[in-house]
Amino acid sequence: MGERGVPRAERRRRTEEKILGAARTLFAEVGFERATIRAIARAAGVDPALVMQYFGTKQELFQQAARVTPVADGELTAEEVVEHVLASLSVKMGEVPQGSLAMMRSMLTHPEAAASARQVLGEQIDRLAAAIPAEDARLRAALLTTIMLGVAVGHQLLELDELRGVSSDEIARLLRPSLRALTAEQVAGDRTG
Amino acid sequence: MGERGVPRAERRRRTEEKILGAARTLFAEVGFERATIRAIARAAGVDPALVMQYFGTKQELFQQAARVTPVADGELTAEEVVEHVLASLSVKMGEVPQGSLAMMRSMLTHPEAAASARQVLGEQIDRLAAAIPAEDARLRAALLTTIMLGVAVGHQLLELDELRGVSSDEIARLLRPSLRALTAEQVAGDRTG
DNA sequence: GTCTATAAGACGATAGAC
DNA sequence: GTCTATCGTCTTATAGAC
Repeated sequence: MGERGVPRAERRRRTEEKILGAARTLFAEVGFERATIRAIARAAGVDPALVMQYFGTKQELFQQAARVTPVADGELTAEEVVEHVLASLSVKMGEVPQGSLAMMRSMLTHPEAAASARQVLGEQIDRLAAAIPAEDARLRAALLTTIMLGVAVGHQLLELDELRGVSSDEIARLLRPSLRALTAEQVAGDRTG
Repeated sequence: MGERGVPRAERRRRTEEKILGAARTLFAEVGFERATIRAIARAAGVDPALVMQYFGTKQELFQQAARVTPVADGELTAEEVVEHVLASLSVKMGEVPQGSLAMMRSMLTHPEAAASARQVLGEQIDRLAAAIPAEDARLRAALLTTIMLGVAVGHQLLELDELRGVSSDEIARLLRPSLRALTAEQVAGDRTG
């Protein structure tokens, strides 16, 4: 076709990227087990054997496709934590990185994806805990993280009717007080009983 | 063995229950695709062909194993909703029905499980929305539901370190203000900007 | 009624032609 | 470098022996 003059290394890179894109899409849509090498190759418009040639094994292809880019950030105050978590929701709601979706889709059934999810979530918990002024900061950070995970699962993967077409801003607005309740310092003597 | 005198219908029922128990356990542990008929039969101590003889297809076995028993309840006030949701968490944290776990484990990768999950979650959203005095009650109910889903996933399925060994009471205590924030009537003029 | 044997097909992965 | 052909292994499901 019109690909003359393109260096081989560049062509190879483009083909790899095309395969990775198809892999991300399919892993995100149906998960690790149901996304077959054959279907990924078909979606990418290449030969199935080429996929194996490039990536070795299906697991390695998954690792590269579902690689999640961690958002490094410095130290935050408790209030900034809430806004930061909500912003990450906005990212998740709008243009979700398909690699993250691929990992989330497979995390309950594919052991490697589960391990990867535990690591990513654990890192987020660490960052949040560092900014929460409470003795049980890690537990609170874990609940914050699972809350956002649940909302993302319900919206992006299960596609619940009630969350379809709702703007991330509105969800953020409704969720903000709930998140603040978890990051705010507890008043002594709050217990009833 | 010592089973003489037991009517055939009764023996059949016991074998079915043994198979269903093994199916629930395996579906909950590894999900629909990775839980094979062979492994389920092995765990139940029966022949794989017997499982097919009794249940017809793997999908039908899954449907019976992952059937979730809906907790019917009457009308509640907004405050009762919070306690009710938290109580369902206690149920989920302590002795979780394995059928529910089986459905949750497979809901992201098995289409039938996803449909079942949408229905169960939708029914809970309906019940909660009826008790929330707000215009956007359904959206708030959906967020409440996904929050609990996320906590259950993080604790029961991903087994996050930070949630291991934490009593459901403590989680409920930390989560209560967050849930109240979603069910409480919003003060007019709360918007900033 | 229960199990043996096998059908029928999909999969990941590999070897070798071009 | 890319594709054809196929291997070996797994699966669900079925047919028939006992």
